[in-house]
Amino acid sequence: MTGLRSAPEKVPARRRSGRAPTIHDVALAAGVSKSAVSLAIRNQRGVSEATREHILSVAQELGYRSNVWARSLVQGRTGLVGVLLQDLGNSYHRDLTFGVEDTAVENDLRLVIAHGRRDPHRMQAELDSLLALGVEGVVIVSSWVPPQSLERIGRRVPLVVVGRLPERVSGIDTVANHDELGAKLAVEHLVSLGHTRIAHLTGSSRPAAMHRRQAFSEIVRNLLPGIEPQIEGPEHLDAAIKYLIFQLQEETSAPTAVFTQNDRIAADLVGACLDAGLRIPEQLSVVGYDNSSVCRMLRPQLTSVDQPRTEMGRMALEMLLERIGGRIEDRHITIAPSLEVRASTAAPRN
Amino acid sequence: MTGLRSAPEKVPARRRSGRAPTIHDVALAAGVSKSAVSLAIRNQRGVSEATREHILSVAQELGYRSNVWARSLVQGRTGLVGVLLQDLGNSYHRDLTFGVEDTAVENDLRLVIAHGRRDPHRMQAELDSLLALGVEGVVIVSSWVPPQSLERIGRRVPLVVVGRLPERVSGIDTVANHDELGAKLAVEHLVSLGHTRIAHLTGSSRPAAMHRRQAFSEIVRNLLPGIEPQIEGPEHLDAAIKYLIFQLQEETSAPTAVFTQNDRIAADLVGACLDAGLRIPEQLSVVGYDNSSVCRMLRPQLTSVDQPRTEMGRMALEMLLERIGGRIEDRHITIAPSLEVRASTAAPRN
DNA sequence: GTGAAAGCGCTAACAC
DNA sequence: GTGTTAGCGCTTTCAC
Repeated sequence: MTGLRSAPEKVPARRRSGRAPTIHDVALAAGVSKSAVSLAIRNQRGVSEATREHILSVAQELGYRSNVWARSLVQGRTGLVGVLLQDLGNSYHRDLTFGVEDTAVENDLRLVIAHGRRDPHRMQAELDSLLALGVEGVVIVSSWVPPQSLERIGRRVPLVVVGRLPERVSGIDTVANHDELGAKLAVEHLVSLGHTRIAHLTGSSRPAAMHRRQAFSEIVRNLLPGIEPQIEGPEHLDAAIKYLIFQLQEETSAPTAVFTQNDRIAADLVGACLDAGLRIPEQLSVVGYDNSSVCRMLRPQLTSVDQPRTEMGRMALEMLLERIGGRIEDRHITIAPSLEVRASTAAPRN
Repeated sequence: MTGLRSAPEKVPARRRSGRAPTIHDVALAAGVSKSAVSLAIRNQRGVSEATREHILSVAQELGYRSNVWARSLVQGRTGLVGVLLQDLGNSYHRDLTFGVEDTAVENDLRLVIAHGRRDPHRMQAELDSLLALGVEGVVIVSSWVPPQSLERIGRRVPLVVVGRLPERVSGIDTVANHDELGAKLAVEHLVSLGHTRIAHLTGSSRPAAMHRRQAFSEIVRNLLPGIEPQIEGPEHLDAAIKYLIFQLQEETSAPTAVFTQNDRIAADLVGACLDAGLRIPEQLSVVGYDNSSVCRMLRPQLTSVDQPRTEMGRMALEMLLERIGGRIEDRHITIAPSLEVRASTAAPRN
């Protein structure tokens, strides 16, 4: 192994014997110049058809693969786009990523996935990492990155955020779910079943959750004049669920339906109710948000607001492409959700 | 900005005015040589403390960030490792990735995540993509990549597969769950509750599933001599579930417990049973595999075999590092699972 | 249609 | 301690 480079000192130390062949090796083996090889492998004109075929077959034989880094260095672009996910292991994010991936592939871009692990520091680190890699644009699927970070990053590279931000950030684009419509669909559905005492159960006070909450309050005030919207939860989800169950067991004025901030919270609620011997939907109707895969796993199956995830991912990447292509003005789009009705909602108890 | 180099036409066209500053720009601005800057930013000795500080402050001011690609090109290494996940949106994969990430970060490696989308073609494409990026090693979390592909890739770059392969592949390392032990834990638990008619429900005939199935058969033969292991499912999961339910409703010899290949299948089974009016665990005990997040969402909560996922991810990356460090011989390790007992298992009906 | 030469941003060896 | 030089593997003029 090491014997190969006994003689000259000119061979760089790092050039191991089994090193990947370079364009130079191919040129040598094919008896042409480096540039001929370069043109051939990129399918550019400038070499005759015969030479190209010859070069390609030699390259194939040698197991040549072009070095992306070297190419990027000279071309000044990497062909990479990054997507930062707040949470792998989340089917909502998975489906979004499908849309992003497909659109990236269609446009000859390579997608690099980074994982924020629901940790703001990690998130920032991953973002830096993506930039260091030289991505030509970033899609962030999360509302957790602070506006000033977003603005800073947006100045360096095209940036699209999928999610509801606490405030408008200039220089970036956003794709968001239409929370007002989502709340409207859910509440209208419940009202049409005959519910009037509808509560909202939420697990956080982050902007995205706040927004969804406000949308709920507004639609309740519209649809059920005179009834004060009931909000349960922020910060102390477990306690809120316990309290809800207490009401259901003890008070005749308890809510007959709950619209939750997301499916995970809905699942927690449903589980706790069943544990307490309450029957769903007979004693309580529950509507989730996201229409994730758990909806069909639970019994009763969960009625949930569905977001066109793949489509949202696709839009995000398309907006990114527009930016990369030179668009200057910001775009903020909102996508309409729909309601998937299943077995967790029914007419209220008497 | 552009004024600095007004004179010659030598300025390459691609060098836009707003282009990121290079080591050269920093050197110019700081009044030192390129190498001084290089040393300073890499915190290497060879520059005086005073110069270093000066250089760093100038670099900071200019917003300089070193170009990873250029560095990699000359150093001959990228500092990148790749992980190919068969499925984002899977909490098992997420937890595994945690371990991989942590270990990568601890070793100054950057992790690039690729997504196979449960599609063999995509998987292969992503793998190629990772190699093209110049990763120094790959962790594949999937059993779906064909052995010959693995062998080919293993020759180019260190490779660790997390999962059960259909056959030994030389030149690569593997981390696998100890299926025999998992099956033993599950079946012993059921037997200790008094079950004797235990079935295995599986959704595929892939090697990984087959292996788990065989482990089940073996342990049943050991623990319950004279009783033939009952296998339900391969290929036609829905039909198998329907058949199981039919047995439970009509036949006194129906199984009293089912050990499933994974939690998702367990969830399907539990859901179908509940829909059919069967009670769990009173009429049927169910054991899942993976101890994923759904276990705690379902009612009854699911007893499941737990794999130390984060630990497995960590081991995978450590093995990769050993390889990168020069280990030649293959390592195949097996990790012991444990059993998480919840409410889906109980003594059999009479 | 082809080859030679310059240089992308950086590091590493070697003079100064 | 500091600057100079020669590449890393590739693309891209520009002569031939």
